Amino acid sequence: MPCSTSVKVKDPTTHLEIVATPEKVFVIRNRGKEIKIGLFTSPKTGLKFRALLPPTYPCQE
DNA sequence: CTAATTCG
DNA sequence: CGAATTAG
Repeated sequence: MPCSTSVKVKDPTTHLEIVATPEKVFVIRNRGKEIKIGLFTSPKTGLKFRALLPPTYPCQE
């Protein structure tokens, strides 16, 4: 449980908009650009997918 | 293309 | 090992 902030993302599998917490959050900084990626799981298929989180996702602690 | 990470 | 994810 790295974060407990709910994020509203769209499931590419169901095309449904869900509000959930990312199971894992990685910050990818490439060439000085940092983007946050959240790993979610589709509640229907159980398929895991990644989505872009806001640059300042409330998950410092 | 490159970065980080996880799942299949 | 490859896919996927975003940005420039």
